[in-house]
Amino acid sequence: MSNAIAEPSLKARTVLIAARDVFLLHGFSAATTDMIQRAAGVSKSTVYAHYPTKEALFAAVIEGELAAFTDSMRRTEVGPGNLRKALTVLARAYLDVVLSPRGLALFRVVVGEAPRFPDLARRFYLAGPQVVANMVADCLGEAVASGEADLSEVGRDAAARLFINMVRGEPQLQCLTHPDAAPSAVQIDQWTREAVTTFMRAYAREIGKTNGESSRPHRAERI
Amino acid sequence: MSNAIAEPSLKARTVLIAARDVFLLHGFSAATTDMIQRAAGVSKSTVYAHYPTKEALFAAVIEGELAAFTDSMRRTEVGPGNLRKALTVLARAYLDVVLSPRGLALFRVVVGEAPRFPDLARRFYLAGPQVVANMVADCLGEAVASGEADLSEVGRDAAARLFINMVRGEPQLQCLTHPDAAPSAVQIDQWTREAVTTFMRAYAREIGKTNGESSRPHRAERI
DNA sequence: GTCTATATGAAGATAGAC
DNA sequence: GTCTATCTTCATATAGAC
Repeated sequence: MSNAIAEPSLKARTVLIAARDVFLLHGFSAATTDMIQRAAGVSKSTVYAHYPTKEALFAAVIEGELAAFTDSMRRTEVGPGNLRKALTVLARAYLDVVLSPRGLALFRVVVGEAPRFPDLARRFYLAGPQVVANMVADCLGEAVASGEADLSEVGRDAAARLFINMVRGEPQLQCLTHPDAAPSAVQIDQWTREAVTTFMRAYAREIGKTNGESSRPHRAERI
Repeated sequence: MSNAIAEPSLKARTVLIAARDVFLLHGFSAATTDMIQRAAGVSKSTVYAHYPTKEALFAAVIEGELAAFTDSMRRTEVGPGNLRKALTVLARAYLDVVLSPRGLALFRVVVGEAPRFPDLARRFYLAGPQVVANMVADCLGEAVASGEADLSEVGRDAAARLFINMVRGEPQLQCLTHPDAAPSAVQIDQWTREAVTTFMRAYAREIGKTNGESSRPHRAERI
C-alpha cells in the first residue's frame, strides 16, 4: 500500500522520529546519518531528500521537541486552590517534563551543543523556562492581588524565576549527573515540597496560619 | 628546538593543556586528536605516547578541571559577619566559578557527555555542587547554633542545597543558553541579592531587630 | 620519546537507475 | 522519491626511522 504512492510527509516523519531518537541519545556530533538512516529503515538519500544537511535535520528535531515541551506545560491546569496548592501543581508539572528521559536528553543536547547552535539554545530558554516562569508569574500575580503573597521586595517576575529554579535545581542536576539512577516518586515529592515550603516561608502572607489545606479558596477561580 | 632532553612530564602537560582547550571548546565527540595535536604543537604519536586513547585523555582533562574547581571553592574564606553576609560571599564565590568560561564549558561537556562517561558526571557532582553545599551547610549549622536561622522545617542539608540551586539556577541557565551574551557584574549582583534575600526571608530569625543586641552570636554582627 | 608517513575504517554527501 | 553504489574527506590509531 505505502509502496505505490508513498506520501512524502510520511517518510519525512519517519526520518524525523528516527533522527529524534538518535540525536537525543547520542548528541549531535556523535550521532551519524547512518544511525538515523538505519533507525528509520530508509536509505541515505531519502534522508537527504527531506533535509539538506545533518544540521538542518538536527534543528528540525530540536524545534519539534521544544514545541512538545511547551504544549505539555500549557496543558497544565492549575485549578482552584490556595497559593501553596497552585505552586505545587506547577512544580510537579515542570518536574515531570524536566525529569523525563526526553526532557533530560533535550537539556543535555541543547546545552551541550549551544556553542554550535546558539539560536536553538536561545529558543530552548524561551520555550522552556520562560514559559513556565510566566505561568508561575501569573499565579503569583493573582496571589498578590488576593493578599496571599507579598512580593514587594523582589518583584513578581524575579520571584517566579527563583521559584522555578528552586524546583528544577537539585532534581535536574542529580538526574543529569547520575544517568543510571532515576529518582523515586517519593524523592521527587520531597524535593517539590521543600521548594514550595521555602518559597511560601519567604513570600506568603499569613492568612490562616493553622494551615492544613484551608479549603477556603482565596482566589475565586475560573473553571 | 625542544631538542636537548625533553622532560616527559613537560610534553605530557603541554598535551593535557591543549586537550583541555579543545575538549572544553568542542566537547568530546566534535574534538579531534588532530586539533589537540596541532594546538599542543606536537605530533600525533606524542599524544598517544602519554594517553592510550582519546577517552583517557578526556578523562584526564575533566579530572583536572574538577580538581581546579574544588580548589577554587575551598580557597574561599567566608570570614566574620552575619548569616546574610556569609551567604553572599559563598554565593558570589560559587557564581564566579560557575559562570566563568571554564566553568560553563565544563558543565556543558560533562552534562552533555554524561551518558557516555557516567563516572565523570558523578565525580562532577561530588567535586562541585556537593562541595559547595557542604560549605553552605557548615555556615548554616553555625547560624542555627547562634539562633540566626531556623531550619527545623526542612533540615540543614536540604536548606543548603536549596540555597545553592537558587543561586546557580537562573544565572547558569541564562549563560548556557545565551553563549554570546555574558551577564554584567550588576546583573550578577542582583541575582545574588535576590537569592540571598529569598533564603533569609524564609529561614533567618529576626535577631536584635526590635531589642537590639540581645543575644551574642559567636560571629560578629555586621550590617 | 618524538617525529613522518601511513593503515584502516567511517563519516557526510552525491550520482544515476528505477 | 527512493534505492544501490560510490566519491571525498577525515577520523583514530600505528609503524618505523632517529
